[in-house]
Amino acid sequence: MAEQQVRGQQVRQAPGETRSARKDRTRRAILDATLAAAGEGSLSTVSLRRVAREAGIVPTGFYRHFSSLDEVGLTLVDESFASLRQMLRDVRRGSPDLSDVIRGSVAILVEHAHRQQAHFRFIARERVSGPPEVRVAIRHGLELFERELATDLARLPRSASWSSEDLRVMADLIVTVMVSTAESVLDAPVGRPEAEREIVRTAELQLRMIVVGAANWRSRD
Amino acid sequence: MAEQQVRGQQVRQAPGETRSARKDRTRRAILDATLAAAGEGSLSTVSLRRVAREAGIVPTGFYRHFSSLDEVGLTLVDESFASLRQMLRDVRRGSPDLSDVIRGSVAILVEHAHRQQAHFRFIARERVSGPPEVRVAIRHGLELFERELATDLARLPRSASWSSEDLRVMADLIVTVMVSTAESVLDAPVGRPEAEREIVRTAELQLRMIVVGAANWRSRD
DNA sequence: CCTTTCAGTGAACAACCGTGCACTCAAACG
DNA sequence: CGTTTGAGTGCACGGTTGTTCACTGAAAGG
Repeated sequence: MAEQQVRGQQVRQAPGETRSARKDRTRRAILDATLAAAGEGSLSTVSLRRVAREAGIVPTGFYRHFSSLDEVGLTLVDESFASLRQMLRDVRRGSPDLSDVIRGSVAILVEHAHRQQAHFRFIARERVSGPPEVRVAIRHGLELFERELATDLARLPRSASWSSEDLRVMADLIVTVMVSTAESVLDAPVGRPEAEREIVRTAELQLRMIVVGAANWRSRD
Repeated sequence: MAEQQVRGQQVRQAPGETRSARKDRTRRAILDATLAAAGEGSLSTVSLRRVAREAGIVPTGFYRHFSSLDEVGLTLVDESFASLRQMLRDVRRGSPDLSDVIRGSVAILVEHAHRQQAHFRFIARERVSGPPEVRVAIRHGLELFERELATDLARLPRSASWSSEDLRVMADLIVTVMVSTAESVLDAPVGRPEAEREIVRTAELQLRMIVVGAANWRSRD
């Protein structure tokens, strides 16, 4: 937070900065400004002019980096899922202990939701309300997730009695619960830790119910 | 300079129509136009002028009926939940047969999703992306739903081993699955009946897994 | 019958929007 | 070194937006 040439005039000069480094910096500023602007409203209510202003460039300068705001949106989707993949890696690193894997996974989900708030919100919102292209990209990302989770489930000891369809359906269900949990965390009241505790507890119970269901699956029909 | 009032657009005159009947008709036209306009984009991308144009009135005429588009949104939320309550009534009228209640409920959900497409889409979208007021209204409606479902579950024969928290959490989980299923149905490709069949099958299996989980709940810890 | 009411009108406004075009001027290049 | 490149500029354009205000004219009410 050293620089930032306050209002009116831009960071016109940064002495020893290479040309492409500056370009990257402006690109980043556009991405951040779009993410922030989408935070109040949605991607389709964001105006190019506002983004440009907040990024410290003139409106037409925007086109040196992206050809449309939708393109910025797609880039933000990529970034968000990169962070989600990191989360999955964290989950997998957790102890493969049977009962605590749920606690751990939910905790990691919640922590990431807080640390990547803007990106999580972006995904949650644009998943249903965004431009078609963006929606498709998000849906695709979630499907990849689901498939990864399904192969993880297949490695479980109890997986013998599960068909591949069972696996797909379970993974879908778990992802649905996780998405819903993340949404709840994101618009939980800020200054109320007990509200979040209840969301976490609910998610844990739900996942536990699903696990119980899965464990007793096919032993009955 | 005779009459230039031809405009071609709107039914300016309807001979034997009472004054308030006409007002209601215009109000309805505004609601429908808003619902339609929100269909491409979202409520916050809808412009008052477009709505007015499509409703056959001049922009300023809008204010005779609503003071803002958000107010129209709240009215649409009410309408949507009225239709959802009708759906719940249909579900309850179904056979209380244990295994087919799932099939029946999902079928009714899907049918309603098709018949009330615009309203369902509206709820699904504005639930996460709408103006704060609208989001709160939707969340409140879903909570009422959840509580009704919980009391229904409490009447089940197997409910002995479920705490009230268990009931709440189960109801929450089931509603989450239903919402997710409705969303899937809504943006399933139109001309592909087998895609919808798979969505239905997935939903049925998921609910069945939850039921199995619930049935074996608390018998283990 | 005359009077009141009020849904709908039409012009005007200031603010914002996306984008095309010709430009500058410093870093990168040969 | 001189030349080329390209990120960022400035202006101009036509368009849409929400909201104000004074208005009209027919149905409702006495």
